[in-house]
Amino acid sequence: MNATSSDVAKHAGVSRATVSQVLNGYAERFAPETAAKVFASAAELGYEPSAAGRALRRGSSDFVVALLPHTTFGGNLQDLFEQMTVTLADHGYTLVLRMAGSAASTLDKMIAGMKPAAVFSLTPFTDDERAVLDRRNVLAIDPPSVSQVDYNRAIGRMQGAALVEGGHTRLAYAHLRDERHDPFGFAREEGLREVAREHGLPDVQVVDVSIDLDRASASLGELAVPGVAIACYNDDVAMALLAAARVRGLEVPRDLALIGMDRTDLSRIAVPRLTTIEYDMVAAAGAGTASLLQALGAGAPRPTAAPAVLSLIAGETI
Amino acid sequence: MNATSSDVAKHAGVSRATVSQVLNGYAERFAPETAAKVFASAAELGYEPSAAGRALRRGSSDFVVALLPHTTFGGNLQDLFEQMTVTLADHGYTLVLRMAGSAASTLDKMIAGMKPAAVFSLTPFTDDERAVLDRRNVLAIDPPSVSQVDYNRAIGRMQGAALVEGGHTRLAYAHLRDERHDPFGFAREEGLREVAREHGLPDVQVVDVSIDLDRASASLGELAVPGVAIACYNDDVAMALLAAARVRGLEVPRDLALIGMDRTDLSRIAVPRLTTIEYDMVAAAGAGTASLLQALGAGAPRPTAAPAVLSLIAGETI
DNA sequence: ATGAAAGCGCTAACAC
DNA sequence: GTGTTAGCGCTTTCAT
Repeated sequence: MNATSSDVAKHAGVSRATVSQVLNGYAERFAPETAAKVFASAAELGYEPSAAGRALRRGSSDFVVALLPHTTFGGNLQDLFEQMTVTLADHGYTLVLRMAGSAASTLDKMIAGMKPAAVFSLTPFTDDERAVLDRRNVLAIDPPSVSQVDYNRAIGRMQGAALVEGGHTRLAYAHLRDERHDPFGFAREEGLREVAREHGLPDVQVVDVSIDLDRASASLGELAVPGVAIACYNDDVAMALLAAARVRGLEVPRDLALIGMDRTDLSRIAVPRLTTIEYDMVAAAGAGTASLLQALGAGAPRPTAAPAVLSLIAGETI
Repeated sequence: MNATSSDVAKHAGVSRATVSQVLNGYAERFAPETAAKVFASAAELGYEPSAAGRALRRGSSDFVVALLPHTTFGGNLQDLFEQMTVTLADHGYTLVLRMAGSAASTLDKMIAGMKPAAVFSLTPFTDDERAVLDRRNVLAIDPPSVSQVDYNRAIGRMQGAALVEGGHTRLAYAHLRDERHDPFGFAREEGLREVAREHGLPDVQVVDVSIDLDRASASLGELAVPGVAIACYNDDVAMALLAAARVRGLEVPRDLALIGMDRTDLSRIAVPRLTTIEYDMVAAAGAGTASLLQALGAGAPRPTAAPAVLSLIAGETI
């Protein structure tokens, strides 16, 4: 096992250069039967090119590094990265994941050492990260460079529109208290604010919510219930407020309207069923991957329109 | 930027061989002032050794691949991998993450191409994965090779013990219906069965539960309620059954006892508060990292005793 | 105490 | 059409 291109060359009775060319998409330069012999030998020997050898020669590797947001790592994100892994593999790239939180110095080491073809992030790079990436001269892709659409603002707007549509006029935004888990909140709050302004509604109230019954209940106490309509950072926040409302004897949506975000599995067991927004990770990953590939010089041209990745999931909490 | 060892050598006025030796822990072979010059030059130029060059020379890279289980472990997962990233970096290894689900063929490609120092998984390797790893001759570390303790069986036993302790005699095990998300269920069910046997209780009933109110309610209908005590695959399953019980007008724990697993954030907003089991990821990561390092020939000897990573979280559902 | 030389596996330019 | 050659950056004998 672990055949090299020399082994393949020997087995096929050709030179290493020929093996390399054939296996790298220039098969048509050769006699069909030569190419066939090469393919057959490679398959028979289980040959896979050495990433190290190739990287050394080409100056950069086939690795694409994705920085994982320091946010709850649920099933959705997993699906997203899984799809990216597969799509990138189709184009010869290998996706590896990396915790974004880990110190910038170790990021630097990794970048410098592994010379990835690109570094990708779902959230904007921090200044430290950006500095490292620039210094090491790596293709860096983050949301601002992928799309002009600010999805987080759009999410806030969509939540606001749904609440207004339901006849509510006093809007509030509920952040997740632990900021580490809420990298998107402020843009969403801003989207909600915009909707309030556009409809001439009073300014939105803001609360921080912990995923804890007592503390969520206390947060509810900060708002002027009944009569408030809350756009939540995610479904966990919404579920916490829903439970708190029940404990406080408030009826949803009569006394308190709620809209979540993410359509988590657990939001399906809420009583009453949670109104929420679904983010189509697969579509988003497709768009992200597409612009990544394009930036890498592979793949199709960038789609002109941003894909529709947000959809409202009807429930009974508005 | 992106200096090579030649650059450092030139800058320090020594040979590349000297740079390599000094920077790889053999500084004391040289005159102190020579070593100092090398260190200074390396730092000044921001030199980081090329992973490709090193891997090519050494035959295997400094990468350690961690396979991510396709399961939602709550936010703890991140803390775990972040800690592993840092600890391994201290020993010169670079941790990269990889979705376990992605087809075995792309795993093979990655392993063959990147020649990682080790592949690590929190869940036992599948037969496919094991085959790939063996064939490519890679150091493979999974829980069975880390510890003789079967944590999943231990979890089932712990759940059973808690239910028996609470005076319940008719035990049941609730799997998550989507098998893709339930890689550990059967070992846990087996642990529960053992407890039932040891206490002379009737055999445990088994149900599959979906995270969906109606379907969870139907699952409840399959069990002989009231009077059953259910060990759940995870807190999500427990929360679904809790909501279903409420809809059906069953009182917990009088008509139905429940114990979850994972202590997710959301289990803290259950009413009544969910009794569950917490898995100490950080301790587990510490143990895993230790044995990984030992297997790699670095690091301290393997701790003799398995760390205590499971603890019962009191609630009101038993 | 330090340097010269060889070679890991690969691919691109060029020769034939 | 196919092979020869050179060299990517590194580490490791082996000389000196």
